Amino acid sequence: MTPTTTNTNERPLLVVVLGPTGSGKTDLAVAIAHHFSTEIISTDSRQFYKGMPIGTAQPTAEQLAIVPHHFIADRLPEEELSAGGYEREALERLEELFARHNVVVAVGGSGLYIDALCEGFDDLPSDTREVREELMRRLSEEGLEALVEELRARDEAYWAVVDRKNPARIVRALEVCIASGLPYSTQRTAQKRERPFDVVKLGVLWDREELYDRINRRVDMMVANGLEEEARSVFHLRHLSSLQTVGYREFFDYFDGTISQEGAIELVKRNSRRYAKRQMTWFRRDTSTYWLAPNDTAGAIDIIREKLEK
RNA sequence: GGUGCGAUGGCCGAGUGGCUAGGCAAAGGUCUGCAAAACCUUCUACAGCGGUUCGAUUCCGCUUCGCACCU
Repeated sequence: MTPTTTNTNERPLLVVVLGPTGSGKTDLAVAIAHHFSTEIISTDSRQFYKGMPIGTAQPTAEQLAIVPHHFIADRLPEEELSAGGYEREALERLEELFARHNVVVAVGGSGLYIDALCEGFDDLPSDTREVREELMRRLSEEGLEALVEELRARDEAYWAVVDRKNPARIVRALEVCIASGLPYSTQRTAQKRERPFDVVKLGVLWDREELYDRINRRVDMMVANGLEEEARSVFHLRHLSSLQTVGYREFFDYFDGTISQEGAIELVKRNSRRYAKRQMTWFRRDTSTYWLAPNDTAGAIDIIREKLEK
């Protein structure tokens, strides 16, 4: 298909398609990308791993054949890609894509990764793996309180505002303090990074009940398509954060014998619903998002065209 | 027909003459490198009607419903 719109603006456009899990954003993104004869870059924190196509609902072979995709099943689960690493890699890839297209489509449900791509992070130490591991060890041995106290000593300003009950936040702050030798708070500017492209965000909005119903049915479909076998094939990788994923953890518990197979499936459904709810909480914050009815490809194309002509 | 036991929030479930058990589900929210992660908040119920009492979800009576047993 030929491009139906020319970009009169000198800046290229990144069309971000977002929405909760099971909202049909992949279909919409493929339709949009196909219409504009362009490519898709995934903003999903799990779909870039190999060996987990069913549970992470990666695009189908047909969809991949229609539109070239990036960051889909292109690395092993052992090669974990953090949001920061994703920001760097995805920006590089986008530069290549914008050399060939004036519109590129991004799709995915990971709010943090979308923000990393569109707004960027501050420059914080990147290789903190060892520091983190040490902190995790201390967390389990000394407890959260000890780490909170250390954070207070190293960065009282951040200590005053963090969620002190959340180990993940405490560990991350300490990790940055220790790795950089500077307080985390002085390095957090929360400033949006300048990007060489414009962004339009299109959200797929569902009625909650309907979405939950879709999610439940989609899980049944995944099970019918072999989710259990897929989970078994990555069972030995369960300790990796790439496998701390809805659809796998529940089956791991089933393999352990702590829950039944039926129970695992029910939990996959419930956890998928909760995930969708959290995604919506995240997405609602961005008031610049255009919310579309499900399957409203025409509406999406109209908005994009308007952006390009403006 | 009789006797006994029971009736607690969407569900499970403990308990008490005055002091919102708890769990699950759900809803709302937080979010700058594990994010499909991690974490926070909210949801004051005691079947109905009377009675006793300063005060009843808790005690008494009746009614309704459920379960069990007897005839």
